Order: sequence, then structure tokens, then C-alpha cells
Amino acid sequence: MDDDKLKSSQQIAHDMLRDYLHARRLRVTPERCAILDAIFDIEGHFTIETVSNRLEEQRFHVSMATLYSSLDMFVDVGIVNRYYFGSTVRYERCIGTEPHFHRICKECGQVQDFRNDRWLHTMEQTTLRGFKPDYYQFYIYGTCSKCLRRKNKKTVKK
Amino acid sequence: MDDDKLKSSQQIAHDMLRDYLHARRLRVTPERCAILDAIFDIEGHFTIETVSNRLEEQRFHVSMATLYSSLDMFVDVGIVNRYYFGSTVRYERCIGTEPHFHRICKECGQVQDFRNDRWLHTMEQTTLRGFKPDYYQFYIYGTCSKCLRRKNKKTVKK
DNA sequence: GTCAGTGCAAACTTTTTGCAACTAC
DNA sequence: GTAGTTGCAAAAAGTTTGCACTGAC
Repeated sequence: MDDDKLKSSQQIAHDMLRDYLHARRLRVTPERCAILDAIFDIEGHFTIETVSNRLEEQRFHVSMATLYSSLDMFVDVGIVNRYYFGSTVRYERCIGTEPHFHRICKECGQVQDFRNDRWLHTMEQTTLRGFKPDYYQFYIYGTCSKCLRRKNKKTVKK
Repeated sequence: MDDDKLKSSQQIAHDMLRDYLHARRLRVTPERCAILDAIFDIEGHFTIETVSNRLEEQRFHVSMATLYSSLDMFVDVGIVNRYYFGSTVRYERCIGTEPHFHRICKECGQVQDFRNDRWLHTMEQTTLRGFKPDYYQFYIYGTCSKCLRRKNKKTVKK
């Protein structure tokens, strides 16, 4: 994504947050704004720790309690998605990003995004009785090409 | 599933485990067998705690360390799947069960299984370059019918 | 001025690790 | 007998909570 697009989606996210807060008589605090900006500084998936580190680099200290509550809120606002593809929770910005899926290497833990139009199409056509869907998550677990090569080099033990 | 089918898939799982262990010169211990049997006593998803409780009921004490290492192994053998649809890790037997997906209610946390042939078909036709897939996981997050009704009764706050 | 928001530290939950004793082979 | 396995307890990792102080409105 180019810089202009990133900037405008960042603006959209700030507007969404502001509207959300106003509607609930909650407050626009420097911490919430800084966390939101930090998120737009990060490419791809991140954990709470990633955000914390990024903010510390900028000499803007925010407590873990605030980080957790803010990320919860951002999920509710619809600015980030929360993922669970490992023991630690991960997040990803969903404003200004294309819909995509994830493939996870069981060997090295690496997560790659991938797009697949057939999947998107199938998703759109899915209807569910007695359930109001908000969002979909699709994961493929397996072995990435790097780990495959590494394993093939070794004598086949398994 | 009827009892005969359950029993035969339990036998298959025991055979898989035994072969896995023998191939690696690892040992068939009473703990591993008991854990495996406990898993076949459980219907649907479970956590490590569920397994522990089930074993305690049967007066068969197994330490958490052993439970964690055994479940890791069973995932590797291909007897159970590991799921992450919330902050705690869940498992599900995958021997003697039909392939299916999960929908998760964001309100009450309930997880429902569902089958969808269109999805299965799409999965089977998916090919991936540079990645060897082992298994797929597909989640739909949203609101279940019970929680929808409950929310509609209240004055709409959000 | 009020009450939501924050930082801090303690508590809690889940999972991992180190080590001595045990046991499957 | 040997080396893999177990239980226990301590430690680690991730997340939540309580409370006094602060600051957005």
C-alpha cells in the first residue's frame, strides 16, 4: 500500500474511534491516539508486546493495562481483528487492508498472508441459519517451503 | 456415532500411537494409553483441564506436564486437532469424526460445529505453491441465535 | 468539578522447565 | 541396565484486576 492510502485509512480509523468514543461519552485520550498511530506504523500482524515496544521506541510509555483495554476497544470499533493462531493472541489492522487468509508453518511458526478469490467467493455465498456472522477466519496449518527444504536435508526420521 | 464405530476408531488411534512410538523407539506407557482412552470418552471439544478432570474421576492421576506433552504428541500423531478459538487452547479428536468447521459466538463464547459441503469442496480444490498443508481451520465469529434474541430484548445501546 | 482513564503492582491462569525418582524395554 | 518418562514444584508467560491518582470534558 502506498503512503497516501495508508494515511487516509489512518484518518478513517481515527474518525471511527472518535465517533465510537463520543457516542458512548468516553474520552479521547493521548494514550488511545498514540496506540492507534502505533498500529498504523506496524506492517502485518502484531501482538500487544509489539505495540508496547513500538511506543517505547517513541518514548511514549503506556501501561499494559491500558494497552489491553485499548486493543479490546479497537476490536469492538472494527479497526483491528483479533487472531488466535498460537498461544499468544495476535492482532491485525483491518482498515486499509485487503481481505485475506493465513497459512501457518507448524515448524517455524511463521504466518503468511494469502489471497484466494475462490475462497472469498465461497465465503460471500455462505448463508447461515440462526447465526449472524461478523467475520470469518481461515487458517491453513502446514509446513512452509523453507522448513520443507530443511527437513528433507536431514535423514527422514518421522 | 454409534458405539461400534467409536470403539473401532479408538482402536485405530491406539494402533497409530503404538506405531508412532515404536518407529521412534519411544515407550508405550500406562499414562499415554489412559490419556488416549480419556479423550475417546469426551464428546466434542475439550481442554487439557477437561482431560485431567476426566482422568481424576477415574482415579487415574496424571501430572499436567505429562498431559501437555502427551497432547502435543497426539497432535503430531494426527489423533487430535489443536484449536485456538479463544485465549485457551482447545483440542478435538479427529479420528472417527467428520470434517467440519466452527462458528463461535462472540457474546457467550459458545462453539458450534457445522458442516458445509461447498466449503469442503473448495478446500479440496485448493492448491498452494510453496506450502505443504496438513489441515485447515475455518472459523466464523458472530452472534448465536440465543444471544441475538437476548440483545434484541434490551434497548439498543451499541 | 466530575467521572472516565491511567499506571502500577499484585494476582491469576495457563503453560513450560528442571530434576530426582521411576519403569518400559 | 539404560534411557525415556513421570510427578512435583518452581518459573515463565500472558492477561486481568484493584486502587489511588490524574486529566478530558
